[in-house]
Amino acid sequence: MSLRIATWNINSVRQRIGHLKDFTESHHPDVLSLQETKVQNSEFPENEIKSMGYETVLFHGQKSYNGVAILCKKQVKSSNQLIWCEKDDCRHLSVTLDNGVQVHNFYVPSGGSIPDPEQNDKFAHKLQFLKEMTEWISNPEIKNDKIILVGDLNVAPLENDVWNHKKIQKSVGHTPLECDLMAKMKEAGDLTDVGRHFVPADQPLYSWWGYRYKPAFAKNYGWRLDHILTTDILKAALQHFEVVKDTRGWEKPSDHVPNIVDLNL
DNA sequence: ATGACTTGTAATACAAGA
Repeated sequence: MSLRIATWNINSVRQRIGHLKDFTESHHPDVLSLQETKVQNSEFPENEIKSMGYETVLFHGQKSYNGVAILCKKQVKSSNQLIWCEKDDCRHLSVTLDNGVQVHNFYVPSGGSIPDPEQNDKFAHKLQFLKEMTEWISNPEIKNDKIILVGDLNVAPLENDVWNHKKIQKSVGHTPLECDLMAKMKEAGDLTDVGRHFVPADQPLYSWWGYRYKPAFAKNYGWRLDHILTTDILKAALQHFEVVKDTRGWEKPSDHVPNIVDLNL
């Protein structure tokens, strides 16, 4: 039984509803996790998405910022939202599928611009969030669960996850401190980095190209901020991985592009 | 020179992204 899971920071689900339709029609994910939906639940375009063939449409959003959603072609067993850093700021949503697979969708705080937790509360929040994720995935009770952790983790952990490692090391998202926390999280959960399972670490792999510097995409000045990680029990089921870079070239694109994994269960 | 943009909110800037 093949299962296609995708994750996409869509940067406003309402602005990108047409892109969402185009992407789902061309790539037909069974489960699609979205981040930065930027809409409160009462305004979420639920019916429009259901008409795209998603029977289960779950969302956890707030006004203006953040917000996550999970779209599933079929019904699911259950869903859940967890609180991180004692704030319910709509950064996590999970589903348990009928086959027992759990998809956990995260939007990790970006962390502001100054990479110093003393000077920058947003960076402190990001570090704390990553630490809490590590504690959560370390729980021995979930060690043998079939977990797919996806989302915009806002960290590009490896040298070839950014277009210029030396230059970017001092920037939030690629500091040694953040890269180390990501490595610890992977180790703690015995997680497989699906992107790097399929694309060797000596090759560049990106999922985000900034808006501010216009030629960033053309010059391939990218970062890999979006991730798919699985617990070890799912490693043998991994079949295919893909970054849908095309979407960054669409009209009025999100600055992030979708990541896709296929599993054979 | 990752700046120079984009979004949502609310009222012509501002906060936030990363």
